[in-house]
Amino acid sequence: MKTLENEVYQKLEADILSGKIDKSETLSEIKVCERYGVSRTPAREALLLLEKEGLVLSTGRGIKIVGISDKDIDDIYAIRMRIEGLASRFMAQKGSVSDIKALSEAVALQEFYVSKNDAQKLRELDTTFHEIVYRASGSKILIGTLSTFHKQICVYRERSLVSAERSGKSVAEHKQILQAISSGNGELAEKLTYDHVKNAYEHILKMRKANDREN
Amino acid sequence: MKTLENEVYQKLEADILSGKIDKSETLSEIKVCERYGVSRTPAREALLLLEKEGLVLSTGRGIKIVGISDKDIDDIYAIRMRIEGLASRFMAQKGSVSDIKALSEAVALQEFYVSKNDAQKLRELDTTFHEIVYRASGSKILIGTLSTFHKQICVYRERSLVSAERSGKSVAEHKQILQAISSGNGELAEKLTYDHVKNAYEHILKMRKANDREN
DNA sequence: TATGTATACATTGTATACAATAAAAGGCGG
DNA sequence: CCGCCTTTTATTGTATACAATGTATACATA
Repeated sequence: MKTLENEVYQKLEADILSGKIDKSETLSEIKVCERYGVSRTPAREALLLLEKEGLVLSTGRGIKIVGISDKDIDDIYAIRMRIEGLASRFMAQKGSVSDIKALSEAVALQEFYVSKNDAQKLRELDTTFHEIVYRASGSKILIGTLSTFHKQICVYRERSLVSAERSGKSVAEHKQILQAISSGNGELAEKLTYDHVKNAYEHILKMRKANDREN
Repeated sequence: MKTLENEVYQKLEADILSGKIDKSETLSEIKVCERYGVSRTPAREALLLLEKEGLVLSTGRGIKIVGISDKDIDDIYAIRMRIEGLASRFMAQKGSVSDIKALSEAVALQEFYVSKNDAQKLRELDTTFHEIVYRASGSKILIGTLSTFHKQICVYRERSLVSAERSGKSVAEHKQILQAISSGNGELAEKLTYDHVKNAYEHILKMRKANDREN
């Protein structure tokens, strides 16, 4: 089923997560058809997947956009703090040489772009780093769970901008995690990843507060 | 979209998880149509959801049944050990009086059926107990994640039978968790839930070993 | 005015026809 | 006999017609 690569699904999801479609709006299958120029079947399938993901809610009379709230972000981070390290641990225990090489290259690139202060590239590489760890964990369950979360917070992060200060620290943390993984120290890799996610979350909280003061 | 209540989806999922459909079998949309007496549209939607869940894999030439492996069970328990307690913690912090009442009734019933040695009812009530905690956690993200896991291990548990010994202990653990929750002690509720999941997992490992010796 | 009921309408659910695709089979020249 | 190209065939992807559903509205009646 290529439908998981369903273009409508991906576009609509991105549009919801990025706020391009306002949450006050009420969708319908037909509206989705018109918006993306397809017939009802692919539109329906996109909506079905989004509903399973909890991003929309079908009420029988139109489709409500639910999206991801600040509370959801809090919850996702609470969960990630507890399980993201599991992926690092698994990778440390069973990761292949090529996996570790790929991760080490990602970190090297990150260090380069930190020096260049290229926020865009750094965001991309952050995704790359975590995605490599997920895949290399060898756990279908973790990959599914963490990838979904990552997708959902990714767009949020773009909105909350990324400070140069946090970027630098984040990369330094990645480097530590990489070292723990490549030396096969699963215990340490898990602990360091917990710290990493926690720091990222605390940074988000700080930014949120700053934003609140603005408004 | 009532399609999340899609009968084909639920039946096919149950048939895959219970092993009623063998993993060696290769499905196709048409086969699903014939099996459940529906047209391609609902069959497709069922397969789509199952693929997102990772239970089947579309190869372009037929649909492979992936199901849940022992390794997946291991991973799910590793994750549950780390986050199931989060739901208990949230419920302890924010659960309504009626939630706590419902949970306390579930535990009372469990104690009754332990004395009656009714394994069937005990399995049902175990599901009830955990589902109440999930909902009362007030976290859409946790509900989605944990419910999916619970569904996936539920059928597995049925196959591995439930020993009377473990049932009794499990209910005792539930009672402790309930007490922590109703006294608002989130910290303790999380810790006790960790222990509970860990004990359940260790029991599964023991049963698995016993099974292996048989074969 | 309040309430019950019929009806119209918007929306979703299902079936099916047709198009696109990609793997397997078969044939042809080397 | 082997490799390449064509043809076939199984399967999925998309569009659309029609059925079912449920909600709002208007109207009749108490």
